[in-house]
Amino acid sequence: MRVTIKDVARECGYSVATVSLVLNDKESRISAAARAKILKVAEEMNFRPNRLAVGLVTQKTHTIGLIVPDISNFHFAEMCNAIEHECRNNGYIVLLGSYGSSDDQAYEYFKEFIDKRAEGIILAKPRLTELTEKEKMCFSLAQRARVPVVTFEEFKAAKGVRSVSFDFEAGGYLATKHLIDLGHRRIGCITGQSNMVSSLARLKGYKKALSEAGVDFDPQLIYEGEFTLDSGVEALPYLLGQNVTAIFAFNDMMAMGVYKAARNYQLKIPTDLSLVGFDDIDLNEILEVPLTSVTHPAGAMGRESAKQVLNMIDGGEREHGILFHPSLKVRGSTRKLR
Amino acid sequence: MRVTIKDVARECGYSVATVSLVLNDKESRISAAARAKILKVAEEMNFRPNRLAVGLVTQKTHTIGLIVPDISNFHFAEMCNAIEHECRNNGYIVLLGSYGSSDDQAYEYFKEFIDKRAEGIILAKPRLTELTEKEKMCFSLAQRARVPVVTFEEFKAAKGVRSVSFDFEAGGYLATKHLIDLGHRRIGCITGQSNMVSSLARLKGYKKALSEAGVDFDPQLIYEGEFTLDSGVEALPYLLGQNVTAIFAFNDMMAMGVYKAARNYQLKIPTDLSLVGFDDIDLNEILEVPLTSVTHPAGAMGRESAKQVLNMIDGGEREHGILFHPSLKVRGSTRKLR
DNA sequence: CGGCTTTGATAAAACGTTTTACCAATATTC
DNA sequence: GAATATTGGTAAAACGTTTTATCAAAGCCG
Repeated sequence: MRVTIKDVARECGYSVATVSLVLNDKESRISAAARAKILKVAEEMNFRPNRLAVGLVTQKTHTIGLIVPDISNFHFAEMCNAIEHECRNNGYIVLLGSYGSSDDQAYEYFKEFIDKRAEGIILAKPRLTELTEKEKMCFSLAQRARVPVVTFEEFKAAKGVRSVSFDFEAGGYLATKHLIDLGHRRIGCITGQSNMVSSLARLKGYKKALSEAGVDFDPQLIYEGEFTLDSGVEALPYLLGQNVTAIFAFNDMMAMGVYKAARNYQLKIPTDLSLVGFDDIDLNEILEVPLTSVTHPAGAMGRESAKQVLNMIDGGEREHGILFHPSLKVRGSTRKLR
Repeated sequence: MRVTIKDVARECGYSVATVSLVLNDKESRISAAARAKILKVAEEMNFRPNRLAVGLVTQKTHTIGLIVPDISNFHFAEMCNAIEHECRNNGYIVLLGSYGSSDDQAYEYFKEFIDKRAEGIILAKPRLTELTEKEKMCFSLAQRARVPVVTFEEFKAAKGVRSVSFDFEAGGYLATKHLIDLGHRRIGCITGQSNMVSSLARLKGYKKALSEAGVDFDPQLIYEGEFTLDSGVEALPYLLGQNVTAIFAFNDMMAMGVYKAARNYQLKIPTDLSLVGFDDIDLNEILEVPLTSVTHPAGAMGRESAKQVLNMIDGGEREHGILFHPSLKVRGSTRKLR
């Protein structure tokens, strides 16, 4: 049913080798006549090479694997988009894996993508504190197969893998410092899961800013969320109970939750409560009270990740990776105390 | 470097055939001893089969191709997420293509995915009015290769392809009817590109509702947007110039643009202007003035698309496809006139 | 013990390409 | 006109699997 190179060869009376040579434009001594005829027949027959076969022999698939926790999440959607674009522009196609809440699934994809001969892998897996056995196994698998790996938003993962990461600590510091400068002292925190490196780092920045200002750290002001809207909704009543005058949410989604909950409590932001988010999603500008937030450039970081894998595929040496830095976008949701 | 089935065979002293049989758990008469040893050795050596080779011989790749205009768009992000999940749960992996504003690119992906032996394709390409040559070529390519295709949000594309579509006309009707019922007569419309079937359908619904209420259609009230935030921002001043009392935006993003612009004009929604959106994205509930919107269930539709391809891959017959229906979520952005 | 089954395993073809080494025919040189 | 170089093209191996038909050895029967 599908037309193969053999069909083309038979049809135009040349050998398979000749057809392949011509179609791939290899330098070789094939007469102009043969060349023309082959090109014409291949076109007419609508011949398309089987990439599996090509990949098998050339060891090149022009495919990279992309593993993210959740594509429908703003941050990762942006990131995926940038990666997809960068790859496309370099002739690469992306295999997508979204593992949701199943940590194991991430590594199933990892293995599967290697089996499918992806030439590189971008892994966006907020790492828990230590590398598990499974993780080690995957990295060593990749290493033995010489498949370059880029970890997204991790400071370091394993040797031989580059990481495109982000200075979450500086972000936490910036947000907190801003609130302190505005006179706030009781600053609530809505964190992410406590075993997540990126959440811990933000918290470290928060503590650092406090301590610089001579404010004691109060664990009562910390609410552990899960980066979801609902976490923000639930955090607000608790933190109000702690008499906070400001809240630093570890991502914008949770800040949105605070907005939403605040309406129920007749609370005005920023009059009654200052609020800082993290990620600086586009949405922030559209809100009635635009959200002050820490920038976290998903697109740029995604693009960079893609560049890094592609570069490694091209033979670039394994380096240390690259670190992105945050800045603070001050908008209407924060205000001088009193 | 990578361990192949030959390596395993050599290592444990059996033939490649035997190893393959055991590893794939084929019913065949292999001694328990051999079986045990092979399993053990394969495990120890960390053997993983090359999927390209497997695909070449079995003609199965357990891969489907997904083509969307823009992953970072809420609607498609939701859709992709659902598809990815459904596929994963059925042992399929997705190849992702996002073609942005380049129509041609969509078909480049289409061909590329077929070449890569995707077993099915989901194409989310808001079709312009007529099928182009290229499109026809792609569909016939898929047909000859017996690769099932599902078009997303198209009423029909070509024979042999199922479509998962949405009744945009009913959506347009619902939104408009609602505004009319509230007493509005001069209702502005922010449409999508005028050659897009789905935009035309919404418009048809709009006109139908008007005519049922005996209101004359006024082309001056139509502003052609591009489904972007900025389109909404730009549309507002124009429509205000036409003295509208309500606006129906063909998607929520453009409605957000109206919100944003309204702030600059000191306009209160819904006091001074009623606003209805389309898509009913999660965000709508979070807004200070929650947006009344027409539901458009991206997740459910994505899941259904995946089910349809998977079913066709399993030998299910080509049917007519399936049509999703809208409903109206009334929230705070619309209000009785005067 | 000779023929027939059963058991356990394998050789080899196939999937659709790329690529290298080689070959036959023609042209060139002296 | 023989030796040599050039031209145009191809055969065949390789990539890493799956699968079918076949084979050798062992077991069974009378």
